[in-house]
Order: sequence, then C-alpha cells, then structure tokens
Amino acid sequence: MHSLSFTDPWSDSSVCLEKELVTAAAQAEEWDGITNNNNICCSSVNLDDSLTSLQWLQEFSILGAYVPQQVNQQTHLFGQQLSSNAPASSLAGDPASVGMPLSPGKPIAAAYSRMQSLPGIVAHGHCPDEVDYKTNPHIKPPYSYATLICMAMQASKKTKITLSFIYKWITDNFCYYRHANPTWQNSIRHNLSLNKCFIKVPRQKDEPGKGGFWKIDPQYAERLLSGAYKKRRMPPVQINPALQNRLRVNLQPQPRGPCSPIGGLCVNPESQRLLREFEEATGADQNCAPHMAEGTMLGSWPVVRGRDGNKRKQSVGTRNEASKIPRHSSSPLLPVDEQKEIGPLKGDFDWDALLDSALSGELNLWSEEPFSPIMKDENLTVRGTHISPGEAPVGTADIHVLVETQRSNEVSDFDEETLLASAFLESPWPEEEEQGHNDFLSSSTVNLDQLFDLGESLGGDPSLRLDNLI
DNA sequence: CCATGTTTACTCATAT
DNA sequence: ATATGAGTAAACATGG
Repeated sequence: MHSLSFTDPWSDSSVCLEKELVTAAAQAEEWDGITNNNNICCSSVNLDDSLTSLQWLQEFSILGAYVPQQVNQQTHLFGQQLSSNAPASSLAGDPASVGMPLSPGKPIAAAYSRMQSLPGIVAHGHCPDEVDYKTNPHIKPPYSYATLICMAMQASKKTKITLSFIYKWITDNFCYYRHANPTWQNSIRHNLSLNKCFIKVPRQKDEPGKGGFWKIDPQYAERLLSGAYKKRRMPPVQINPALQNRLRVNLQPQPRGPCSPIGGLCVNPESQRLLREFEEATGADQNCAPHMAEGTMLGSWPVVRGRDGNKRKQSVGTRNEASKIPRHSSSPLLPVDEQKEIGPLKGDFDWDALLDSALSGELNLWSEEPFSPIMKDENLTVRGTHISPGEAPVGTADIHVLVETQRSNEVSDFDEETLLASAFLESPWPEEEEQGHNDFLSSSTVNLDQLFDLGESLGGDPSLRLDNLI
C-alpha cells in the first residue's frame, strides 16, 4: 500500500487523517440524519464578491499537499507510511495534556512560523517549521474559518453537514481549538451565516435534530477555481493564550525545588518540558537554513505580528467558557445520539486509496461532464500554476505547471492552500456522485499522477521538496 | 436552557 | 488613502 507525505497543513492534522475522515464521513452519513435530501438553495445566482470569500479555496495548495517529495524519489512516496504514527485518537496525542514532541517521520504541516514572540522563551527566529496541528495545541492553524468549514465538509464526504459536525471535526483535527477559547465557534457560525459560499439547508420536517445543514454553493466553488477571488491575508500564527501563559508562568524562576538552567533561567522540569514542547512546535530548537526561511513558501509568511498583543478587549474566554472546551473524543458538542453515530474521527486520510486511484487513473480533476465551462474552456492560472484543462484528454487531468524560475512574492505567497484546494476538491462526494455530478465539488477530482508530474516540474527547487521535511 | 442562526460593529492586515 | 477580507465580540431571536 502506498502512502504519501506532505508539507501541507492538511498533511498533519487532516491529510494524515484521511482514513479517519473517511470513516467519519461514512458515519456522518447517518449521523447527519441525511437520507437523500433535496439540496435546496443550491443555485445561488448572486455572485457578488462581497462577503463571499472563497479565496481560501483558491489558495488551497496541492503544491504542498501533492507535490511528491522528490522527482527522483517518487517511488518513495509510496514506501513511507507517514500516517502510521498518527494517534489513533485525535486526542490521544494531545500535548496539552501530555507532552508530545513531533515525530520526525509523521505527517506534518508546514508551520507558518509567524510566531508570536514569547519573551524569554523564543528569543528570535521563527524558522519555517513543521507543525502537527492535530496534536499541537500552541499554534493556531493558518486557516480561515471558511477553510476549516470546507475541510470539515470535505472530510464528511458530504455536501452538507451540521454545525456540530463542523465543531467536532475542527476540534478533533486541530488541537488548538480544543484548548482555545470557544468563541471560535461563534466565528464559525458567523462565517456560515455571513459567507455567501455557505448555504444553509434546512432540515426536513421529518428529520430529527437541531439546526440545519450547511453546504457549499457550487457556483462559488467554480468561481474560486477561475481565479476570481482575491488573495486573502493569512492570519498571524497565534499561540494558544492559555498555553502561552502556561509557558510564561512556568518559566518564572523557581525559588526552590528541582531546577535546571535553561538560558540562564532556573526552571523546573515541567517548564523544561513545556519549553521543549514549545520549541519543537515552533522550530526554535531546530536549525533552519536561511534559504528555507526566504525561499520557501513556508518562509514567506509574514513575521510575527502579535495581533493578540494589542487586543482591544479582554477576551470573553477568560470566563468560564473555556471549561466547555471538549477534551474528550466523546464530544459534548454533539448530542449523544449523534456522537454515537458519528463516532470518533480516527485514522488517517486514506491516501493509500487515493493514490491507488490515481495510479489507476480513476481520479480526475475535471469531470467528463461539461459541468464547468471554466475548467473546460479556460486556462487556469492559479498564482503561478497554470492549468490547461483544454489540453487534457477527456476524463483525465492534465495539469501544466509553469515552473517557477523565480520566487516572486506571488510565488512565495503561493501557499499550500492554493493547490490544496484542488486536493480538497478532488475527493468525490459520494452523495453527489450518486446524484449525477451535479455538484462541482463532486465533479472535481484530480489525477494524482499529473500532480506528481507537477511535483517533478518543481523538483528543481529544493525548497519545494517534501523530502526536506521528512 | 442551550444550541443554533442572524446581524451589527469593530479592529487589523493586506491589496489596490 | 481607501477598499476589502478576515477575525472577534456581542446582542438578539428562534427552536428543540
């Protein structure tokens, strides 16, 4: 069986969770209480940009997600079981409770090390690193909420999911949110309501449960690939304030008790552990070649800008709400019956199957159906990646990558999300498939072989080689 | 009561 | 400088 390693954010917390998500998806089918609902509201006509941000999808990056680690080592892609180290339970490896250093061989995400400064902890240098967002509670995943929502939708393999599923998926797959102030859920709801690309699908009368379902407006999904959306800014890396404080507190000189010096400080073992944990998370303890920081897309992230540092108000989260944060796989976010049905999100992304499909040519970026004129008739250039669907044989994806000869800002901004969008869209949504590919998301699949070619094209750039990160 | 959903207001970062 | 996007906070309504 094959496996693949990626530098993409998806890779750690999500990509490596493929199986988990697939499982969850299958379970979500029943869990959502969805039978074969008519997807109402699926033909939003208004394509007004305002309040519609699918830039995240455009910026999804398969560059990070799919580019093979090395051209000459493509076969290695299939020889490494990167997800083998992934915790069986997303919470099992929760370093917020138990120190959990990153495993060198496990799937990891590109750490967009725009780290907030932690005086006394991380003096300087936020080298691009690798962060396992699934287990790293310190660093906020560099995804917009819209992205997270879509990830959840993708993971569910369904076109519509419930809010509680979104909550659960995020908390299960992004450790940060398990410990973060739960107000992020408010932001999720806010995003769902405000963002036009998300469509609310009311429950059927005979459908039990609370709240409706949410889906992506396929028109926006199309549009995002047309490059119509502007680049969104990426949030600065945010460290879980609670854990950050924990670090600070623990790094106070210990008047007595066992201690050992770290950087002139006398800290207790717990502090040392936390420090190591933090450094592992941030890469502060790793040698980071300057070229990595400058030349790679990982290093293109803006440097620390402690946005949280000048917060205007005291977070509501200082209240007892933090205690509501689910810390068990049995999520309180879900009604008991729903939890029972969905079960824990376990395992990893089934890249094996995905790659098998790719190798067998099952996966196509573009449907054979003339669903998307954009994809059929236009050359798509997504921030340096030029895709010419017209050149693609029918039923196959033919992705032509204009090899980057210079790393302009645009290129450096060519973050993972851009191409991951394709990856995201790649996975068919069974429900829609059965319905005749009437949904863009379901009709968009990608031939991974071609993606490997893409990686080959980029093979000349060491910074883009995943093997550097393995 | 609580989860869900809507809306408004605001700040900040980035693009133009 | 301005527009836009993203995130945050909060108030409020609704329904199970």
